[in-house]
Parts: sequence; structure tokens; C-alpha cells
Amino acid sequence: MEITIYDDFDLRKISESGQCFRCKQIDKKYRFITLNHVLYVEPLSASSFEISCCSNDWHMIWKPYFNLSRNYADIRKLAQNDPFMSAAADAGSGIRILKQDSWEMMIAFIISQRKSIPAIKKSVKLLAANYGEIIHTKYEDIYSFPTPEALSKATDNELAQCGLGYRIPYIKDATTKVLTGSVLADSWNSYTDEDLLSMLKTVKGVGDKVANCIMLFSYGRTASAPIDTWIKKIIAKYYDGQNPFLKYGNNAGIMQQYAFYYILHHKTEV
DNA sequence: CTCCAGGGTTTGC
DNA sequence: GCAAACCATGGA
Repeated sequence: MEITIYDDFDLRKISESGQCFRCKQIDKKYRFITLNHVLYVEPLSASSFEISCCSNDWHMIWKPYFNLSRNYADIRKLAQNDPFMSAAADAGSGIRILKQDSWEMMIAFIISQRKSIPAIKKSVKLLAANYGEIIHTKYEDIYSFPTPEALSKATDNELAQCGLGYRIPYIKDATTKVLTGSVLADSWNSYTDEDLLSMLKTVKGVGDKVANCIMLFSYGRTASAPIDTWIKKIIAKYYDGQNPFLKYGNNAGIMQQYAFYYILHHKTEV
């Protein structure tokens, strides 16, 4: 079916913004996966798109996934008195903060530490291929991200084959804690950002940066602005060591994503 | 070959 | 409290 989106929505920038590791361009379409749902989107014009799902799935699953209830064009304007951030927001216009599965985000960002984005994508793909459920779509056969139950059955040697290296005990601790319900239970949705951060950091291998990524990319906590090596370089070079994201309040995480996207495509500038 | 990647934990002071 | 050492592996 065909849909219309009037706000920022650039599929290429979303897929290249380093927040989802399994979205992929297939010819003119972009593929997204969350839980056992798969969506293919093809841009038809600036504001119209052909989508592969039904109306109900679009409204119930994918509009929340793309955070379409929020006006990003207005948020970008908040950076107008901030030279670096306004340049970043301009370059990144069309990016959206995706609301992804919290379990997948926890594992994916534990894996992400000291790995390049292509290497992260490879490990996540191997986990899905080995422990996920197969999904047959019109265009391809792909695998869902493994459930905690499925991943708990993996041996150390098998996990090593997925390129997880020294993160294997971290992955196992996350799996155990999720299965026992001490982290990621639904009840955490109503907790404050501060309490949610503390909960996430009880998992081994989850520090401030990874916890903030989980909060931003799966809990919709857009006040969270993960500080990684690239963001640190930006803060040092353009902001004299002072965190520029805090002043954006509930939009801090969105600004961080513009900054991250920008620097990822202008690495020589820092 | 060497260097580094969307960091975190452990150790030593 | 902070800084440094250490961590497995693959892509560049």
C-alpha cells in the first residue's frame, strides 16, 4: 500500500545512522526487521512511499518504530544558534530515532564495543542465522533476532564463531538476567531515566554508553545522548570539552544522532 | 604487516 | 576517586 509522510524521513540516512544493524537496501527498497516483523519501503516521491505491510501493521508496529508521532523538522530548528549542531542537523535531516526491541538492542550494543559497524552487523547477522527463526517474505528468507531462550542454548564455542570474542560472558550475563526477569521486564517502561539506566548497568558489559544506546534506541528515552569515541572528539573540538547535548533536554538524543551521523561521514574533520 | 573499531572491567595508586 | 592495562576479532 501507499502512504504519505510529511515530516523528515530519509531511508538511506536512517539505515546509515548506526542505530540499526540489520536494515538493508535491496534495489530501490529498504528492509527493516523488528521482532518477527519485516517491512520493505520504497520511496515514490519526496513524501510518498510504497510499503509491504497492511494498514494495521503500519499503524500498530511501524509508525511507532519510526517515531512518526514526533515532528523532527521542528526539533532540527532548535539547533539554529549552535553552529556545529545546526550543520549536523541539516546534513542529517531525514534521520529518525528508531524504537527497536530492547533485548536486541542490549545484545547488539554489548557486541558493538570496540567493533566497527560492519563487524557489528556481521556478528548480529550470524546470531540471527544460527539461533533466530526463519521468516519467509516476498523477497527473501531471513531470520528473526534470537529470543533469550534460544540464545541461552548456545555454547561458548558457537558464540565465538559469531565473532563475539571477550564479550561472550557479557552476552551470557545479559541472557541470564533477562530470563530471570531482573532486567528488561515490561514494568521498567514506567521507570525514570535514572532508574532505567541503573537497571541496564547491572548487566556485565553494559556501561554508560551502551545503556544510553539501549534507552535511546529501544525505550524512546530521547533525553539520553550516548557518548562514544566520535562524540567525545566532537565535544573536545567544537565545544571546549563541555557537553552540548544536555541543553537540548528531551531532544538531546536526537541531536546526538545528527552529530554522530555527521561525524561518521566527515571523519577527516576531527 | 599494523592500526583501530558507536567501551567496559579490572587493577593499581 | 582517577588513570592505565587489558580484553578477542575482523576490517581497513
